[in-house]
Amino acid sequence: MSLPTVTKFVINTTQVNCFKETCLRVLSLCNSRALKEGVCVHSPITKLGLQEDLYLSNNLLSLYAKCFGVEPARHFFDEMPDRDVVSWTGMLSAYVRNGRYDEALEFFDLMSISGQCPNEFTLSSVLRSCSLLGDFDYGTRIHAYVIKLGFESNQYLGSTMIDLYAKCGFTDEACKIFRNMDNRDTISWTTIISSLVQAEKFSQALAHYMEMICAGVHPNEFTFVKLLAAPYSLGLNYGKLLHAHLISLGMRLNLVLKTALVNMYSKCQKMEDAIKVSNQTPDYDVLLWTSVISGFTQSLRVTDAIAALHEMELSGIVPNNFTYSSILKASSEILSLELGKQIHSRIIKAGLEDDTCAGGALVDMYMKCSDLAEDALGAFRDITSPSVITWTSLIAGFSEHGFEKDSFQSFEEMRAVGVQPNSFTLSSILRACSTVKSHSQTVKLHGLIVKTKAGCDTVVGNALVDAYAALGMVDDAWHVVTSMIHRDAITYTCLATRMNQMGRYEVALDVIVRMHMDDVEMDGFSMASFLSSSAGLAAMETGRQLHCCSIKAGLASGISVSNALVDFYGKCGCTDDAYRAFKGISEPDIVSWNGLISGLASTGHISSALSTFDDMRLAGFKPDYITFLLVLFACSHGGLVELGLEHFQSMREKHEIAPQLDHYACLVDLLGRAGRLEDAMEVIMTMPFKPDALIYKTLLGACKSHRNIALGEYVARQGTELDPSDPAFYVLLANLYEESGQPDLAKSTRRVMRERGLKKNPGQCWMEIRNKVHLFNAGDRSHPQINEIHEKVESLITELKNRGNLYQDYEDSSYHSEKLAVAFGLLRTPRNASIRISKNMLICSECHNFIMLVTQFVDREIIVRDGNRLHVFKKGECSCMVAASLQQDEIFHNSVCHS
DNA sequence: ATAGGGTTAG
Repeated sequence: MSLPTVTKFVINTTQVNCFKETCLRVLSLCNSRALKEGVCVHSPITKLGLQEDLYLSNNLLSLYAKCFGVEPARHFFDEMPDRDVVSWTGMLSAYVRNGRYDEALEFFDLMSISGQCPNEFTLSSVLRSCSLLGDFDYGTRIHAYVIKLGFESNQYLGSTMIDLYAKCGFTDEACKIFRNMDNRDTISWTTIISSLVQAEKFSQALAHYMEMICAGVHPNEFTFVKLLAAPYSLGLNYGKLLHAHLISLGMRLNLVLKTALVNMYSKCQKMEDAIKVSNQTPDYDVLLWTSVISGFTQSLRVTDAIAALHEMELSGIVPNNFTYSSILKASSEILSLELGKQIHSRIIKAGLEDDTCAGGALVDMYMKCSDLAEDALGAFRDITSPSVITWTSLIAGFSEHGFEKDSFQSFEEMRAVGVQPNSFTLSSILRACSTVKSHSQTVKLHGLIVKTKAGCDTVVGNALVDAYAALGMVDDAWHVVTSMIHRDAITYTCLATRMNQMGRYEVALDVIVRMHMDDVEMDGFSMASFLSSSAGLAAMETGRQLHCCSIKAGLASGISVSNALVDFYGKCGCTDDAYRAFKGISEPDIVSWNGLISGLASTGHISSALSTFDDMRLAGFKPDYITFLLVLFACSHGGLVELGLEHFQSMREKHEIAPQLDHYACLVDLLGRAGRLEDAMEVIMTMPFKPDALIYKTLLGACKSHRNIALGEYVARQGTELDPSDPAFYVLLANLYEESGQPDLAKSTRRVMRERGLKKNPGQCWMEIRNKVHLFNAGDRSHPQINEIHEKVESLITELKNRGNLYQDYEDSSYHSEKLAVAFGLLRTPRNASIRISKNMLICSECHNFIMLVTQFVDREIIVRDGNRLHVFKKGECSCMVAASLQQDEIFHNSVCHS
């Protein structure tokens, strides 16, 4: 229809009524195009003195609002000689349409003051503003107004109120309003379904959908668009069902619906189906393309994502900030700095570098792909007003790259420019606290979190728990845990993991009980942590029970649980179980292989460990930093000096792994054990690291074994200079003098140690007695189980003494039972060890196991009878699975020692 | 007057 022009009309007509009618027709047809053409109906109306006609003026008001915006409309409104509810409502909806919800509410206040009573249309606009502002207080007041004015059963208002309650987080109340509505149409059903999806109550949303169908209400495109977000968590089959249903209902596949379907399939990792849907109609826009690109990115199909971007541009659709951030995520995913830089230049060409979304993605990309913090900073500085998200990218990026200081500084800067941190920011900065173990920062952030009530967010609470636990402030960590509204598996995993790191395995296992009382189910990560606590304690029974739980809960097939199982059985000396756990992993990773090698090497299966290392390489795995520590350990303990040296050489030459200080410490151990003390010293002098106390202790231990006083004295001096508070140097040196026939020097060394206020660290050990793990400190005689253990170990000592097999280190000391347990633990390494008493057997986690101890006492080998089979154990080697199946008595009464 | 699609940070 073509527009009649007012000028033409004024010339041809004289009747006012007819003029008014035509004016209204013009107004109803007016849009911005018509205005551009110069149509102006305002002045003839004024000329004819018709401005007092309210009906005409209200239409004119809406014309101004639609075509010129809020300000001219408000000016017109203020000039109106008379106003009715339609005028007020027209102005109000102009504010709402332009997203100026605050002003809309102010305007409504003005209306109330003027004494004008609102109608259902007014209230609808006001409710919408409240809902979009999240102003729940104002909203409930309007709700009361709705009831007071008798509009409660108005279906338009009903839908708006459902939306209001749902957007403010009161889904249950929203449902109540919905249930109380007497005329529920497609829109109110769609609103409640959409609210439920928004609240991530997907199964409830689907249940409502089914109820809607049963009630005979027809869904439309709108209904499906929101509903299609549910299958992401409910499973692909629901998505397919919905898709089938919308086809059978003959739903028109418009762009919005098509985009929703594409998203559904791509979130379920079904990109082929997503593409099939998107090709069903020729319509494409930038939103659909962005969905396709982000789908490919999520499926890690970066090449396809780039191809899609290319195709999009060929078809003439211009990528926007969202599109660029999607494709940048693809470059971060494959860590391609080159691709990221290309996109960066495109963003600059498009003039989007100052955009919060595109710029933010750039910062994130540079943080992930580039080693230069300057790159990310440069992109950051281009952004005119960085949002809290952009700041968080920067802060998180800094802390991930080990620039914690910059992280803290950026955090301060962000606050200084008035950007408030949100839960994402706080959890990122707390991670930096955990890493650098900063007490002051943690406490400061804790204060901020309490003040801003950010601790309600579980992720923030978890990060705070982790930060305190990392500092070793276990009580404070627990305090935060109890103050949290909601705790999840991560909360407890953080605690357990940190306690494991501190070697407080028995405390870590107590977390299980707390977790259980809190009704929090274990996930794969927590299970792996608890298994690793059990491994640290060699708590067979607990570990086995956890293994059972993980099978029941369907967690055992997860890679972290499987790897933890390999490690657990390995550390307990159950080599065949470790091997079985390894075999059960469908796709073992480097951690699985390392776990198996470690289990074999630490139980003395040196040749098996080394052949597993070969198997690993044959399977196509590149050994890592840890693999080489294990291999060097194996060689060192197997006395395979030359092989160990070869492997050490190959690290850099064949595997491009630069040896770290740990590897040099292994090398020193390897040479030292073999008596090549001068070579070991040479390694310390020439290695590219500053020696630490541990490496000197290692060498001093070797000096002691080989009774080299001259070097031992030198090493002890170096070590005490480095760490004057470590008593180990005095203890080792004293033992060296003692064993070299210099008791006077030994005595004076011990005296110097005492004079300097140093005491030998009290040994600790754990014992699993009747499925409960007990912690003992050396000398602590107050433990309730002490007598039982005392008896067991005393009889063991007697047994060993009678056979003349007691290892000489312990022979002349009247070791008490718990001390002996500690001593067992200290046989191989000064680290804390655990001993398990099970079926009258003692099994030590650190010293391989009991059989290993026995073989230490004899010179060459022992033979053990297991039923009708004889097992030969050579010195330095043992077969733990056999040992575990034997009774202590059998070992002692049936073994024949050849000396 | 009421309901709908894409993006970046833990």
